[in-house]
Amino acid sequence: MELRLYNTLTRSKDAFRPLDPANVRLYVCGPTVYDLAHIGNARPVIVFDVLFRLLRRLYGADAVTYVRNITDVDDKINARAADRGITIRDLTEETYDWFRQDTAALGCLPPSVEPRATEHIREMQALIERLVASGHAYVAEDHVLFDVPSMPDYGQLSRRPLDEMLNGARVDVAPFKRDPMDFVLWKPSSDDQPGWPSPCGIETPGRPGWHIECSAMSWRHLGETFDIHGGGIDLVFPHHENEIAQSRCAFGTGGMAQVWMHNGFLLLEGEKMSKSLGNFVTIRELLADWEGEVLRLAMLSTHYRQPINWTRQGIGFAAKTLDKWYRVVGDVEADTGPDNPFESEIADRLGDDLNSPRAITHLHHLAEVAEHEDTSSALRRRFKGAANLLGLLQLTETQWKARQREAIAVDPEAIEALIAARIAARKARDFAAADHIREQLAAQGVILMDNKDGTTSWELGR
RNA sequence: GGCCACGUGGCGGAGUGGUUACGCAGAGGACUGCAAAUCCUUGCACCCCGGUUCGAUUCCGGGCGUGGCCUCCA
Repeated sequence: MELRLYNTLTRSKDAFRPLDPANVRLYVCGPTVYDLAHIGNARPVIVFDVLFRLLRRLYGADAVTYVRNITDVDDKINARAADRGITIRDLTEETYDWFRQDTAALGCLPPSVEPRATEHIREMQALIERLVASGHAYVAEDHVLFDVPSMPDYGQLSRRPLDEMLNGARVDVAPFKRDPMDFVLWKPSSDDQPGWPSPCGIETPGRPGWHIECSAMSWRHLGETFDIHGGGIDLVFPHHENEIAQSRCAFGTGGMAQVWMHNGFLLLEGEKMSKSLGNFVTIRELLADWEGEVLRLAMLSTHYRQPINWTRQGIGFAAKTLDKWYRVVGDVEADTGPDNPFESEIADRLGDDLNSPRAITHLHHLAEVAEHEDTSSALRRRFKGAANLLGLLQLTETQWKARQREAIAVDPEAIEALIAARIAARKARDFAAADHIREQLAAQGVILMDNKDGTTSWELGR
């Protein structure tokens, strides 16, 4: 099959050709670890996890390197640590730990490498030295600044020609900048700020600017050029534009990543998520009420480049769909073999610029096929294997139901007692009493499934 | 102000120059003591105005609306 990806750089959907099929390299901007991740942060994590899974299937699990960085040096981190009266290290460790738990609960595979900015200061300094030496950066008042006019074709990703860039811009221009567009590569630190020995002969300790860390970490773990760089659409400018400037000018290459992919924004119940509106929702809060796969399916129901409106209703739809699919697969093992035709069919749909909604539509179809045409369990195993490409149906039906029951904290013994009483009532043909028990349980969200002889099973309604 | 996306049936959400998307919800029916699940049948659409075309929801232009970036926010 052919993988086609929309490339922000070319504004078109192009066939993907890795630089080296034996080592396909993907870099995605990871979190700044100062607070719990919110549902908007979850979008790139889930989207690029699907891409990672697809690439692994196409090129082999050992032939894909996925790097997602941890930004653990940032002024927001300093401020938060001070607010909470804890050390920066404690704050970043704690936050990173939360992030790891949240993304695991969302069914995301760990990236191949999760580099931390603070462990790559040396690479950043090396890059900065190179940029100064090659005339693309300069030192001013203990800062090192990137000299934007030194790169004539700066602005190709965001398509902002240099001369138009300043129109309406509301940037406060530091007096030591040669050009208002110049951005910080390194800045001096005061005694209460984290600092490292500065490059370029600057005597004051300092810390890196935001953009340089991604150039440094992608260089170290993926090389001077690589295949795909991903992130949220809000990072196109200035962050990714500046990464490109740094890496290209430092290495003298024509490009940094071949393909630039950007996920769309997330709205919460139709509104922008912000602390001032009070509608800030963390992944952790959602996981308290919903299984990770539910959130994952809800997220993948919209194409990654479209804006997504995250709603309670959408989560409910996803939950109901998964209940149905788990009923179909039961407790069979997934068929994850390379010749699983269902998996190929899902891969084909994902191969069209990660069209997860079409893949999900096809899963509905496959579920039907598996449910009705299965003579052994082969089709159900294939269906489950196909869902695996989206990171769905990772559990068995038994585990799925058990988790729901845990989440709602119903008392199974009390339910069993009521079921027994109801069976007795039905045998005595006291249907009024039987219906009363059904309603009583329904009020707690418990739905009973009957046959002629009794109650075969129960589950939680959505 | 500058740049850029998007606007599909009750809801969510793909796609296409002419043929059913799909899912949820709704309606009718089968099954059931009643339900649930399942199955069958079924109604509902392409923001507005021009243009290109035999024909546009799909291409082009304009308008309106929503959102993003230009402020180290995914």
